[in-house]
Amino acid sequence: MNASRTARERVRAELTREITDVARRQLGEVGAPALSLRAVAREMGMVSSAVYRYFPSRDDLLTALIIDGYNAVGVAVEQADAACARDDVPGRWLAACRGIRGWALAHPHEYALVYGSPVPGYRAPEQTIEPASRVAAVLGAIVSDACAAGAVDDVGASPPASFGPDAARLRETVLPGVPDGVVARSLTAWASIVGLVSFELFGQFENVITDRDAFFDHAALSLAGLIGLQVDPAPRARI
Amino acid sequence: MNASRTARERVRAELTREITDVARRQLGEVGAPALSLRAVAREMGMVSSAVYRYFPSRDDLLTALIIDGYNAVGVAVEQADAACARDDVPGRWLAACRGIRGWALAHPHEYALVYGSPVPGYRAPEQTIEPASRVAAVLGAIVSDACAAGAVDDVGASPPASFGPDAARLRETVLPGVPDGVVARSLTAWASIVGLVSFELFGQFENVITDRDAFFDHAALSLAGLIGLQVDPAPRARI
DNA sequence: CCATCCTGAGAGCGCCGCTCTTGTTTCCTA
DNA sequence: TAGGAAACAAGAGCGGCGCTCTCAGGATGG
Repeated sequence: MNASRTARERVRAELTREITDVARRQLGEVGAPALSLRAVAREMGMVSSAVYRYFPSRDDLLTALIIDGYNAVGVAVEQADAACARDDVPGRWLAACRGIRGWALAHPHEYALVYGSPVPGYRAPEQTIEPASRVAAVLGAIVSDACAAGAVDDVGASPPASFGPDAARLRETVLPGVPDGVVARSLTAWASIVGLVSFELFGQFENVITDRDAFFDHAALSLAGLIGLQVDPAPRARI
Repeated sequence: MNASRTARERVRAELTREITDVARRQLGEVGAPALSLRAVAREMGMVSSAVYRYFPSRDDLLTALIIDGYNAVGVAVEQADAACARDDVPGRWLAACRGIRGWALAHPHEYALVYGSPVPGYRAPEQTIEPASRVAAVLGAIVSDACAAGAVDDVGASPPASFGPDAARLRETVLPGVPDGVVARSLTAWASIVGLVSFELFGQFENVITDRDAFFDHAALSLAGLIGLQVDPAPRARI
């Protein structure tokens, strides 16, 4: 019968979820490299070999946590964006950037797992790329909406010709209706935002920046200007 | 006698250096988290406990490698900058950025150790902050020289007031004569460059950007424009 | 009701970081 | 120059790790 078969599969799914929950908690405490499959098993009252019935290796458990992390930060950014008026482009951009940073500060170890150096020899499997694009999708939608509203200045040098196919591909998914130059600068800004958060989280801004909340907002808006989003009529002065 | 005392200390220094050399080689092969003090000792024909005479813990060995990494990337960037004409600000900026990226691509594991997620529970000791500033010093000198030559546009929103003391402190070291707004945008660009390299190295640009050499150059010049470095008379078009 | 599969438990392998003890060599000094 | 202190390499060992294999018992499904 299908129901009985589902019965076993249900308890299996539940146990799988419980393992990832415990692992995520321990990840938040000790960090990814110190995450121990044995410790997870211990906390669950299992023997370590039993866990291997659910995750064939420690890396597979980490993969599950990475997917969770991408989804979590994706949800955070989506909610931050959704709380803004649709036509408030700078507000949406700032909210999304703050969403990334806020989630990162709240879950530093998960952030490091997702956006930090990949675990040794670990290669991101196929399943991670779809949740990984959630954040990019939100940022892309903001830029796309801004372009549609005519609120983007396409300034700056043109991207290299070799970027054309990449831009075309991105236009089909996350950045519809966005010209090549803005696509290139959006990718740059995206990497920049993550770079800023990483710098802050990994200690590069120690003894450099005091009020990091305010600085991040300023930097995020600067990067909005880099893309060409019309954020404020900036006074232009030559020194 | 001093010479004889130096004799022992010399062999000690030499052995210490040899350990870090072997460790750096193994780091390049297996990555930081898999770096094993025992394996280093094995390759040197020592027993593992002997290595502890030279490095009190595995973390201390990693610290030495981190310092080496900061110095190595610092040297790379310094040389890249030195090869340019002093008054070619955009050329120097691009060369320095390429220097970072080139070193990172050549030594991915060292880069990950230096700019990636910090090792679990590891806290950067005092000795790392001075070599860590070498790269920033080069980028800062380029911006400073550009400011002195009047080749910087101080455009964009003003940084928050709380950033004033930070900017003043940076003006005393790496960014003399640079106004607050340019200081803030320089920091942003610095983090952005590292973010771009990290994205590329850690796989976020997989299946997104094809010609990464060309894209990076374009992004680096975009970020030069963000700072205000006069890189090219960009045509301005509204879409 | 019985054969099949799934499951958890246990033992065990080889690795790890790190500590402690034991002889031995080197160095400084009285 | 002789003796004590310091540095040294080596070995054994502790607990923990990822992972494998075997085995007994219970749920599943014909």
